[in-house]
Amino acid sequence: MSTSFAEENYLKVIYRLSESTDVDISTNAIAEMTQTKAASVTDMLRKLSEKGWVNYQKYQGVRLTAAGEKIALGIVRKHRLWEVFLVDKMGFSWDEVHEIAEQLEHIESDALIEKLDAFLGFPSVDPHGDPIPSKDGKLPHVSYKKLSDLKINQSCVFMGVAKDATVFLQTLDKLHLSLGAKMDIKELNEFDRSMLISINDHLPVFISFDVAKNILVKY
Amino acid sequence: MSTSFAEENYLKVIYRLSESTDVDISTNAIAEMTQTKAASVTDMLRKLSEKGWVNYQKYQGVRLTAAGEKIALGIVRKHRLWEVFLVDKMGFSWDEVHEIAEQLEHIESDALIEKLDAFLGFPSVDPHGDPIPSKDGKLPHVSYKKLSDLKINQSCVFMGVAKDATVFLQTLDKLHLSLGAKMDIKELNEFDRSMLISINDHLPVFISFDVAKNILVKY
DNA sequence: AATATTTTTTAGCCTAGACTAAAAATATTT
DNA sequence: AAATATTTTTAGTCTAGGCTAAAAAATATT
Repeated sequence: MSTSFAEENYLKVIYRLSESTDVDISTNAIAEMTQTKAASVTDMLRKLSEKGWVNYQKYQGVRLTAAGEKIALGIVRKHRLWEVFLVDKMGFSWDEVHEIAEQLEHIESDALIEKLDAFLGFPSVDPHGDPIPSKDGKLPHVSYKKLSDLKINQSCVFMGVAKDATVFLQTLDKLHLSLGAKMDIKELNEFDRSMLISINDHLPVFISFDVAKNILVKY
Repeated sequence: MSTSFAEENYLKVIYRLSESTDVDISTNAIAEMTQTKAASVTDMLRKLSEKGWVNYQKYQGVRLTAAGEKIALGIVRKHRLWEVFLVDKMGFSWDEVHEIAEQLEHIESDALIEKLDAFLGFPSVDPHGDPIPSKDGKLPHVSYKKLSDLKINQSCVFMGVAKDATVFLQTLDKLHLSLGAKMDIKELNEFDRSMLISINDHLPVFISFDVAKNILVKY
């Protein structure tokens, strides 16, 4: 069964929302992500449910079926591979690629995406540190910590971001913070939960809680 | 003013049809190319006309305005650049790329297409020998001859194809005929207008009129 | 010149995917 | 537990872009 542009977007959004929670996804949450109205979402959920891609009970929220998740993972795979292409080959910076990848992710050609994967050297993560699903829909389960959860004097490595809004990514650029950077927590202000961090052993810089909670690290 | 997927396709098709004739393009010709019905085409022509992209008089056929041609050239530019990408970088053969490029040509990002152009080394023709419009909509006017118009003992160079149907391109592959090949006309059969041609000084091969009239050459 | 054929347009209908406004269900306060 | 607020669904509309069938115009044939 083939999927329309709109259906693919809904499945992808439901997948993205499900990543960060175990509870069913609400109509409103989807409406906000897709920039539509709740009534439109309800219509689409009924349709996706009829096609067997989501489990949907009126008023109870929605979650992907195995079939739906497979489709969603395919879209996410394409999105992330195209992002690698845009950054590594086209020379875009990581804050410029999301919108373009939103379009490219709907290009329909299995042959193309496999060739692209090879051309890029079979990358395992996209430019924001998000893992790239394999061809058969397996996703290496990475579980990074939020920078904001660490304690003073801890050391860690910058592995990804929890949000890819342009302004957020540009903030990180200003701090010269890029994937793989070493970070040492020098100071922690209890009042506003801001931090002083030394990046790659340079002079410490100030990082607000709002920024820190969207920075994913391992240690 | 922004253009929908469908509008872009119509403008591109009208452009392609206009390339090979000076007369206005008929509703039926467009319907055949877009795989739709004449009634649907009429609707769309009225819409394109209102937007100022075509000159359209009921029953009299249609032609692009300067504004419409500019949009069409933009789509053609993207289509042909993506075809170069698919062949040169992804390793597709020239008969596999048309359908994928039909999708990629609608990706909307000026920055991307300029970066892609540079990445490909600013190619002037696509894998079928068709010229690539420049960023500002200039198209190097190439005027090649059809192989079928040549005389016996003439020599020429294979520069492009007048049709990019998969089966046709695969036929050329079987003859080991690729862009830039030298061709010598050894025999001409008046009855069915077929030819015997030596390609790059190899043993002569048989070429039917149907094939020869779609092969573009210079001499 | 009249008739027949082909092409194009009109009129009316359909589906996908959005919307608004009102109704119904669920959740939260008091 | 009742009242209020919030969320979600229903009902009815709208637009883009298709479709069919019938009408009208253009073209071809006798």
